Amino acid sequence: MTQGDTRSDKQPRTERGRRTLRKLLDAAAGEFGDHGFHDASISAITARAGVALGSFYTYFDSKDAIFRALVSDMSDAVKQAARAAIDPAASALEIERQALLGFLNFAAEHKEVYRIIDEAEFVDPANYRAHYETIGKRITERLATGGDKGDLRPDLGEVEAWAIMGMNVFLGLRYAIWACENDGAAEDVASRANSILKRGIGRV
Amino acid sequence: MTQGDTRSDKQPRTERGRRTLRKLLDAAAGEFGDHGFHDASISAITARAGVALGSFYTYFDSKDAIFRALVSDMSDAVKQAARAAIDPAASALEIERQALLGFLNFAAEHKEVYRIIDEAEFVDPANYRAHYETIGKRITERLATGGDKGDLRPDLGEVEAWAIMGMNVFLGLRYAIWACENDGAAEDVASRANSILKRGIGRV
Amino acid sequence: MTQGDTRSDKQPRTERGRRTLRKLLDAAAGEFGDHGFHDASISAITARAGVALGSFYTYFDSKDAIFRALVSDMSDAVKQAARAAIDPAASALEIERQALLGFLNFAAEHKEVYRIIDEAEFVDPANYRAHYETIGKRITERLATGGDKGDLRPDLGEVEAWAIMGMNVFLGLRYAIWACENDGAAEDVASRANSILKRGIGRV
Amino acid sequence: MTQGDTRSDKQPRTERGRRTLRKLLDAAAGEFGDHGFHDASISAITARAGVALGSFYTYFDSKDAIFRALVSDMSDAVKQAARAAIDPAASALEIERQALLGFLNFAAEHKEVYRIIDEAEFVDPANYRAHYETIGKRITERLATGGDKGDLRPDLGEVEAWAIMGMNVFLGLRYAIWACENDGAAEDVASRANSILKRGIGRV
DNA sequence: GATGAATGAGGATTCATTCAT
DNA sequence: TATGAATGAATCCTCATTCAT
Repeated sequence: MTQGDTRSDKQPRTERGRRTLRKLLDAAAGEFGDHGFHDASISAITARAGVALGSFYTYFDSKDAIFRALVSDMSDAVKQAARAAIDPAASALEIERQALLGFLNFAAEHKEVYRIIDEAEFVDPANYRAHYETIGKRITERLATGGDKGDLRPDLGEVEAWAIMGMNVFLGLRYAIWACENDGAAEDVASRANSILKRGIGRV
Repeated sequence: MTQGDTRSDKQPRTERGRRTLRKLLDAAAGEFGDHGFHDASISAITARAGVALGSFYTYFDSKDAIFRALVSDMSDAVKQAARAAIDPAASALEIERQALLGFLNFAAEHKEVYRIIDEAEFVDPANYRAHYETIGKRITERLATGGDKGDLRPDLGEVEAWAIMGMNVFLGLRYAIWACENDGAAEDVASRANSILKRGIGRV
Repeated sequence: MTQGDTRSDKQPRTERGRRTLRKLLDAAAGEFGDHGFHDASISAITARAGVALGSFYTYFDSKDAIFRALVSDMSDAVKQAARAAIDPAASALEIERQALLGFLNFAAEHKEVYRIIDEAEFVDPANYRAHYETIGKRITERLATGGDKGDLRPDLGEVEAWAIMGMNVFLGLRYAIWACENDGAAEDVASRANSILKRGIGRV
Repeated sequence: MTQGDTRSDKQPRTERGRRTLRKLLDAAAGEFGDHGFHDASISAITARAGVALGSFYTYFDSKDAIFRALVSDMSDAVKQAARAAIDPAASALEIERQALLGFLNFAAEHKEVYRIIDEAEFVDPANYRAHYETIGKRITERLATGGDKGDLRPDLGEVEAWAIMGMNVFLGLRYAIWACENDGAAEDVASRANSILKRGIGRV
């Protein structure tokens, strides 16, 4: 997790301070992920981080503030994971498949990220909305690029982007977060989803 | 909202009791919808319902209990809305279009339902999961039926069902809950989504 | 102490509630009087009142709120004590003597009142100012009445009223609150102060 | 404000140290004057002084300590202001008028001094009491001197001194600290108060 | 059934003070 | 001396739940 853009005015000025801040962010990710925002307590976070209770307020103004910082961080991390999974030279459909596969793998690895971003709908709605609108825009752009390249239909827009995003998020919920033994591999899930994009679901 | 099947163990025995119960459920839907589970208080619910604080516990064992009852109610309501929107005699693809359109219209009318079910992920995870698994199964069945009828590809399963469900939910979020002025009509959104199902997004 | 005009929206509706409210006010007067506003704690107040911590918030919104209520109460009590000590039929100078004597006796009996009102300068400045301005006006009126009756000079106004009020307050501080063994009786103090008003301090 | 006699045990040894100490005292006067003792924080004081938080404890043992140092300073300053306003060769009554006028002018110029000394009643009661007892003694002496000179009645003592002090303090509160547009000039206030001392308030 | 007062565990937050650099 | 991070006791306040009437 790298620190996001949303900075409080409480930047550490020493190396020691930077380490403490990082310990707090990591501990908070664990607590929020394990117990959710409301059942996580500052004292549990500081205990997990191994620092004194009061030290929390050296770096964050409130419980909300660290949650928001975390959502920003994780929102960035999700986007980077998707981007890192993509080969820009690939075809538009292949890019979508790679993006979904990257997301599935990332979600399986970082289940707490999924949970924290989801809970932002209630704790930090603005950031939650921004998260999905940003991703929605990015997919919209990819669709437009694919249309320009001739890979995709030329009339694709925001509606299609949100449809794809919803597909991806729910497949992540079902096959990464709630994964069970006899589920198919992430590759299979990504391929089947990609097949919808390629051919639809109508009879061949 | 009508009272669903998940009943607390505190059934009202008089007509007066039934009215109080109804007032509490409606008030709770409003409070949970407006403020979320944690920021809604029992006293706010009873105040909105116009009954005394203590009366709450005549009908529900706890704050969680009324939330769960509400989630059950609303889960049923969502499913009924989709079912009511469907013409069983239509083609499989048309049925999916109708289901999405029904959902979009329902969500726009009952935004608090969307919010409450979403928050169940954190407050009542079992119910949340059951809600989507039930819907997922129903869609899976529709896809199988469509395959049998020859309307759809014969190899569609749970993955495709969850992909469709995710599409629907996110289009509901974007175009019903977060609807803005210059968004297209629900019909347009449903048609574009249906077009993905019909043809995919590849070049014609 | 009777309850003042500054009412929160948390009026008790039962007799039991009225008793609890009274216990809290009395306990708060004791704690604020003994330890001052900042060193008094809600838990000490409720412990002294013999009620649970949470019960405090059934009747008051905050620590500030009960302090303000108390200041109002005590401000009223001080004014009533002065009024009760006065014989309206007496001469203007005699009335001033009686008012001071009444105040000295009241302050000696209720040292916590003196302290609480004084601390209001920092905790509830508006009420503090209102307290003294009200008393100042009342003295101004008495001086005007005395002037009309021919007992006093006709040119007395607010300045003289505040001068008299200051005299009284400081004599109360020195001879009621800080009283020590070999101080004269309250009657002597009141008489000597009255003598200033009657003749000034110039050589006879 | 100059540093008074009450020194903490932490004397600066360098010129730089002396400057830092001065900055802290000035900042503390501002913070305590603006927010009161309890709402002023060490970190606000050091921020205002432009020094690091930890530097505070190089010069003062505690928050109380700097407050006490300030009260001592200011108590001295008040007394010096009164003394400086007095012409010792004047008549006793004239001296009292000058003392009051000096105090009114000083209070108007240094409202924070008034507030800090007043709050000492709760934070540093010993110093508060000492402050007024010292002034009370000084006035008592002036009255005795006036009696000896034949300017004043020969039977004036502590009671009269405290009465005069109370007058002065309350006239300062009303016409210096709470001064408003249409109040008379300090000279008028001082003259009217002096007139009470000269003739009392009885009919001419 | 209805009422509303009483309860107290729980948690966020503050801030004076200490300490390592 | 100066710095600023670290500490943790202290306290206000919330609110789900219980209970007497």
